[in-house]
Amino acid sequence: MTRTRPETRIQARNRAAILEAALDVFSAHGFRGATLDQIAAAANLSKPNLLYYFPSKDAIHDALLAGLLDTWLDPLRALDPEGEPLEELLAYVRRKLEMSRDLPRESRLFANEIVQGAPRIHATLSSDLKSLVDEKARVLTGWMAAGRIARVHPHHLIFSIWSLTQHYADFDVQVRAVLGDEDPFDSAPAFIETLYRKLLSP
Amino acid sequence: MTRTRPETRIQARNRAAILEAALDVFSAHGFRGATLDQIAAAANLSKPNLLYYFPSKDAIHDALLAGLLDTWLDPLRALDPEGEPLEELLAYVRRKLEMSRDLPRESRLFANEIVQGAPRIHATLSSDLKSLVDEKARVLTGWMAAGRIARVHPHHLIFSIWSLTQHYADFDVQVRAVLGDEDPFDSAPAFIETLYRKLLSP
DNA sequence: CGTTGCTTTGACCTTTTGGTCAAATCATTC
DNA sequence: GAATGATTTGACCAAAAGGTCAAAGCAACG
Repeated sequence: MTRTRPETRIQARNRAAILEAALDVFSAHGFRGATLDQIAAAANLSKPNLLYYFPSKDAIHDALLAGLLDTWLDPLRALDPEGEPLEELLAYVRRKLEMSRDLPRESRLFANEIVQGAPRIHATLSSDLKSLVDEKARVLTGWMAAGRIARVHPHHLIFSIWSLTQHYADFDVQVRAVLGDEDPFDSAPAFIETLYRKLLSP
Repeated sequence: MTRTRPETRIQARNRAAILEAALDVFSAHGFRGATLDQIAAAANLSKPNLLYYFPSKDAIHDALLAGLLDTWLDPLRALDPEGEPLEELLAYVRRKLEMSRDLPRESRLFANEIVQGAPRIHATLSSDLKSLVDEKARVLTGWMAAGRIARVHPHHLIFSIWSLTQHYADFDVQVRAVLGDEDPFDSAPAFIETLYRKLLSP
């Protein structure tokens, strides 16, 4: 029986600082490209101190990914089968685009992980993610069968939303290099909304 | 005056083997995640032998990126201002999707680079890439002004093609985890073609 | 205000990794 | 087939990086 002591104020503050710093560093350099020294420096802690709060580099990364996956899928979970189809989908798209704008580091953390073959979350993808997407794909199929939105491949429809919205976070430098001064988030929402209105009008 | 000796057969073979091996390793693990030992092993060479052909890890990576950037942008260059607008755009989309299917490692090499802020090719993006995209955006704008395709933001239109097509290479594991047995490249082309037909019909 | 347990750190260890070098081997050409 | 230059390698090096540990510093509570 190990007694679980309550978390002290210092622990709460330092753990939060570490995760914040780690998100910065991991999202910018990938898992292998990030170093404990960088993370410790960004969190204003010494390296041994950092390792007092998390047992290893992997543990920090895992904690981040686990905590984020839920947040990341919330917008899709919120897609309401009882709602007005087109509005539900546009709301989902909007929410995803807001996340790309407001949480780009989180998006890039996932992008790094997935591009490199998702070594750490492959199992989660094939179980949790797949079943969530399958469930929502059935909702979409129902809407299509009822003639409430146009008939398209439901899974690819979802992929298209992911790719179009996350592109603005993951490929931010490229987008901005091409766009120059124009802020992508000024013009992207209208473009993407138009796209889905045209695609999905029955 | 340094005399440039012609490349021997052995040199040609080994340099090619190294670049092939490096593409494998860099695209799978990112720059920092790849090691010279891995690349050397994949190329069937000893590490010092590898460094006889390329002076450093950076040099190998640079050689890959430089060689690939051109290939990567060829489909966009091929967009013909004199062609039939919708057909030109659909051909571009098709070509990009084929590249995702046939050259996924190349796509992931770029994805790794860009997600991490494009430290090595930032300058190229803001000069060469930007001017190519701007040029083609003007072509699109012309087509829109002439009423030959629907009016949408031309840059975002191009971004959408990049993101929709490259998603199938860069996020391959995720797509396959969600799709199960279905091959994404069986169903994606039809979905994407439909999408652009609906978006762009005047 | 001293004890207890939480927190922090300097010093250190080991492994990994990019890179060097001199010597050996191999190919080619005269 | 000897000489010349291209190719290959084992041994080695220094720096970076993940991680350990014992001791010191602090906070809080009785």
